[in-house]
Amino acid sequence: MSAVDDNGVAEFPADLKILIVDDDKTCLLVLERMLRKLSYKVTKCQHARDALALLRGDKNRFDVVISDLHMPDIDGLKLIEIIASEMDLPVVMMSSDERQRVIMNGVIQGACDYLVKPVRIEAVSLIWQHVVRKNRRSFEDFQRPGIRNININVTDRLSLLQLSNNAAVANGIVPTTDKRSLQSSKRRSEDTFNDGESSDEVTTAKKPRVVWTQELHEAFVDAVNQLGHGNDVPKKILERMQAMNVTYLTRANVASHLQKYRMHLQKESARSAGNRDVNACQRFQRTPTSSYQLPQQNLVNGHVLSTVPNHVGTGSNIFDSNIVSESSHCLQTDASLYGLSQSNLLYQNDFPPSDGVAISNEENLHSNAGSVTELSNPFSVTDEMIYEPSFLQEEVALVGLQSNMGGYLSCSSIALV
DNA sequence: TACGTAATAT
DNA sequence: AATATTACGT
Repeated sequence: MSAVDDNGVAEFPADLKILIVDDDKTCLLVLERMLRKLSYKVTKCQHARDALALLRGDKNRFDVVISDLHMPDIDGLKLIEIIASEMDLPVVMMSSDERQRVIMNGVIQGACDYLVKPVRIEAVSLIWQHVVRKNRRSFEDFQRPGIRNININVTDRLSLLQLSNNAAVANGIVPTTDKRSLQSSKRRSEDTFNDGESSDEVTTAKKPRVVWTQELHEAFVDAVNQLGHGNDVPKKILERMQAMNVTYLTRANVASHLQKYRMHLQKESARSAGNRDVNACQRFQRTPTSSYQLPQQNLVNGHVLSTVPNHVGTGSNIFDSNIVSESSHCLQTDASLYGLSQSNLLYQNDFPPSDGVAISNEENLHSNAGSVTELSNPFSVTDEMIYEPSFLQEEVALVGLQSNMGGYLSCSSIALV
């Protein structure tokens, strides 16, 4: 996504005009900062009615609306309805409440004919973002002067911004954005929200956590065994595993796993000492036939960064069983399955391919949804859509940045990318 | 700096 | 429950 024009100036929607609506001032402020940091033109509203007034006042004044779902006067839903009926702007809904998201999706899909795309990106563990548009086509029409492409991710946006600024500097123009904001995108979201200017940063996406599948664990054990006793340190284990084509692990991953692995061995040997079962630890040797083939989603070039349901059955621990994973489909749509014990269901190997975007699993969609899950939940129907890579590229992509304001800032913030 | 370990966070 | 991260001593 390197749109550079003839003058060498990077093109990107620097002036995308965004109206943000939230009754919570803090949210507004955080959001505003983040968006500004990305060179968006931000207008904030604390009341939906004000937002409407602005929108009605000049239908071309804004390009996108980002709104909270829960608001005292007019709630987000109503706002969407009005906007969609009067001006057809893309509206992004923010909500942190899982239940509300489910309800909202149901309502919107039921009541209107809007295109609702739940976008969940791993960077945001708490937020669902709903990109709501009347229809897909109108989205394609969303090409306003100066807006070549609104589908860029944060990284791209930053690099484009950098390019743009460099070019501007080369042309003797003072960049509009503070250079500092482009650097140190390394730092964590530990940004305490004080009013110091130094505190706003562009948060980078969180890496998905490693899933130690049976196969991965076997590779790990092999590496440990290959290295002798005393040599089985994280770094060397990592090297061995990389030689086995496991490319995505970090040393910390290995170290963490090693720690748990050793604890387990200890427990195991303590137990077997009591039982005089000297061979107990042998069970960790992998069978001669097993291969190093790792599940595709664990490969870096497989691009899939999905995580795994956190409610996989109780009994099976990767350390103390050598059950062969009977891969069952992770996109179980049969709701009756959810309540049942499913210790034999292993989901790890069944995630549909995605496109470099870390996406949560279905379990998370339903977690905390309580009885609402029983509704015909469009999420289960939309799963294909969620996992369908193309849609992530074609619409406004969103990356949520979870604030660590804890409960206070429950709605968190999002950055338009 | 890498490591091990325990504690704690997510 | 599993994995990540941190703190701290070696």
